[in-house]
Amino acid sequence: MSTATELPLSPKTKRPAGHPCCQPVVYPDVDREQAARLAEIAKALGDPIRLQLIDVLRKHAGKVCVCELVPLFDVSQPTLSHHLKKLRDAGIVDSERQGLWAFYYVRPEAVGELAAWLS
Amino acid sequence: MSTATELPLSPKTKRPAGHPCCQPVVYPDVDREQAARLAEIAKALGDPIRLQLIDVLRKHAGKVCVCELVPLFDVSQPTLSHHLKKLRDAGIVDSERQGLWAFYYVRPEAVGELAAWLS
DNA sequence: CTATTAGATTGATATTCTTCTATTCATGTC
DNA sequence: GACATGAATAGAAGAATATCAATCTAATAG
Repeated sequence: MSTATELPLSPKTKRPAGHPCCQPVVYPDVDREQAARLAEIAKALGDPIRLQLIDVLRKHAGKVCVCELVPLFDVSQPTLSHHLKKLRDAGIVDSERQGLWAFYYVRPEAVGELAAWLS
Repeated sequence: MSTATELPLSPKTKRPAGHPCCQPVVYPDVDREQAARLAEIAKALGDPIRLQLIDVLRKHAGKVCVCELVPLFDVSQPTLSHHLKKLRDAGIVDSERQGLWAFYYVRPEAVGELAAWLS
């Protein structure tokens, strides 16, 4: 941030009175922690496949078997599994095992956090 | 997708009647294009700095000078410029030049797109 | 014209992400 | 027990990201 010449940097450019740069400063309303959490959720939704996954899971109120999700997308089973893990890590979905099958469902609170901030 | 043995894959595992995997298939409600657009917006919001930037810009209804934004974050000016560009590329903000200064403002439609889908 | 300033761009680096194949794990079936 | 199956994990390759220092551009001040 500091140059080699180390000026006192007082005068700077003269700004016209009433210039927005001279008006009271703006501050973020969400703190770093909240921002980090909200960004984590948004990031998890920031992939077309994951977004469609959430779309499917939300429309289908109950729990959906992974074996139904895999054929909906043009990616391999491990790749889809990876995406589901990302969503799980972000707290957006949770899963449940029943024998051989795994069922995923949306945790509405997480989606709600982001929705609340957006509105 | 296809193994070397190329089975007819008819029998598979016997699923109990009424098992979710045998129920009518679920489909995504948003098409690929919509999903790509929504994911693009979510991705742009998926960084703490960018999310806080949007927070500031939204709270401050008018246009905010970059010179006010830079000191709010612990990153260099080029880095912040990069984040602003990402938001601009995603259509979430737009900017306007006034002499030496650049002013950024939120495009509510873009944020609204995602908010609408989330609710 | 020269110096300064606000902001954008370039180029480099380290990290993270997406995707695949191959494998493992757990649970079924025979 | 031997084999099959659904899902998760490991490992690797390539693309994309975040960040910074340095530079460039356009506008203003003197």
